[in-house]
Amino acid sequence: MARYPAAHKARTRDRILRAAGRRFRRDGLDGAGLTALMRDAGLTNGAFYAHFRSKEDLVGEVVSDEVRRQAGVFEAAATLPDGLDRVLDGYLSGAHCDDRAGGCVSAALLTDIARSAPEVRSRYAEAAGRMTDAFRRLAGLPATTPDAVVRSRLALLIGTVQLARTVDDPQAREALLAESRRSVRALIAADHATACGGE
Amino acid sequence: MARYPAAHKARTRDRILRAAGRRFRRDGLDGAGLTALMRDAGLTNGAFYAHFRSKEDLVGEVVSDEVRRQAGVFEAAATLPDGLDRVLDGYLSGAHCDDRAGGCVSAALLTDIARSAPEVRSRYAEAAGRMTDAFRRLAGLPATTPDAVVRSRLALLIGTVQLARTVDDPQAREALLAESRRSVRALIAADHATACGGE
DNA sequence: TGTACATCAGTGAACGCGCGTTCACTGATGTAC
DNA sequence: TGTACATCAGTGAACGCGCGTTCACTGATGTAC
Repeated sequence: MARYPAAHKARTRDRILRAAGRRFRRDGLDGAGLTALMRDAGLTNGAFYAHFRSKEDLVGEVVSDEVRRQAGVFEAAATLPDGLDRVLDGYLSGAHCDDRAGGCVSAALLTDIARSAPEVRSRYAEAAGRMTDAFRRLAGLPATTPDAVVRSRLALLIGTVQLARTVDDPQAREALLAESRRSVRALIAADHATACGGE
Repeated sequence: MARYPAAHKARTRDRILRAAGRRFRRDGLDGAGLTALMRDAGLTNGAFYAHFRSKEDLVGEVVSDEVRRQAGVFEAAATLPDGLDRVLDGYLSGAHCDDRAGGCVSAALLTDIARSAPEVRSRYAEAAGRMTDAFRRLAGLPATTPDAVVRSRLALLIGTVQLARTVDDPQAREALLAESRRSVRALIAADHATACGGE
C-alpha cells in the first residue's frame, strides 16, 4: 500500500480554493470557468473532480472559506487597540476598491451569491454569522448588541465599496469612502451609547 | 415606400428592455441568455440584432434604464409629504427582498455591474447621478449636501437589501431591514443638522 | 375601392466556441521484501 | 540497499449543451396607382 501523504491532496485542494477565490471575485461566479481556474492552480481541468463534486460545490466551499477569511481579518484586528480604525480605513479604501480579486468576497460577489443555489446561500449565511460576531467584538460592542445592528453596519461597508467601484473619478470615490467611514463611526458610537444607557 | 409606424419598433425595443431587465435581475448579467429573454419579450432570438448591436450594448441600455426607473420612483415620492418614509419602508422591506426581478437594479446587480465593461459602468454611474439627485430631494436635503453623503445613504440601502436576501430566517431578515431603516433615518437627520448648523 | 409592390420587422436554422463534466490513461509516490 | 509493485493524484481528449452571433428568408405592413 502506497499513498501520497494526506497533506498533499489537502494542499492541492487549498490551491484550487485560493485560485477560485480570486477568479470568482474578479470574473463573477458565472464568468469564471473551471479550466481557467484550474490552470491558475497549476493543474489541468480533469483534476477538478478529484477534489469537488461539482462547480456549485466549489462555489459553496469558496464562499464559506472567503467569508471566514474576512472574519479572520476582523478577529485579528480586534486584538489591536486601534483595530476598528485600521479595519474601517482599510475596508473603505481606494486600495480595496482596486483589488477586487483580493478583497472582501461580500463586496465582490454578494449579488451573485444572493441568487445562487440555497446551499450556497446558507453556507454564506453561516459564515457571515462568524463575520458578524467578529465585527461586534472589533467594534467593542457587547454581546447583547443584536446581530441585526452589526449586520446593518456591515451592509454599509459592503454597499459602499460596491458603489465606489462604479465611480471612476478618484476624488468622488474617495469622498464617498470617507463619508461612509465617518457614518459608520457615528453609528457605532451611537450603538455604544444605546448599549450603555438603554434606549 | 411602405413602413411600419416608427412607434412599432420602439415599442418592441421597450418590450425587450423590460424583459431583459427582469431576466438580468433574476439570473444575473451572465446567467441570462438572449434566447430566453427574447422569448420573454414574445420574439425569437434572431430579432435581437435588429434592436441592439450586442449583448453588452443591451446590458448598458438596461442598466441605464433601470437605474433611471429607480430614480423615477424617488422623484415621484418626493412630491408626497411622507415620501421619504414610504420609500424607506418600501425599499427596506421583505417584499423588495422577495421581488429581485422587479426590484432595484443596484440591489440585484451591483457586483455584476462593477465588473462589467467600462461602458456599462459609466452608463450606470451617469444614471446613478440622477438617482443621487432624486434621493437628495426626497430626503429634503439642500443642493449643497455633497453627492458623497447622499451616495453613502444609498449604499446603506443597497447593501442592506443584498445582505437581507442571504438571510433565510424571516424574523432575522426583518430585524436587519428595521435596523437599517432606523440607521438611515438617523443619518439623514444628522445630515439636516449639518446642512443647517455648519460644522 | 382594389391590386401590385417595396419595405423591413421578425423568423429560425446554423456557426464556432467555451462551458461543466466524464473517463481511460499515465506516471510519481511510498511500501514490501 | 535495490527492485517490483499497488496506489491514486493528475492528465488531456472527448461529450453534449447552450451561449452570442449571423444570415438567407418570410410575410405583414402602408403606399402608389
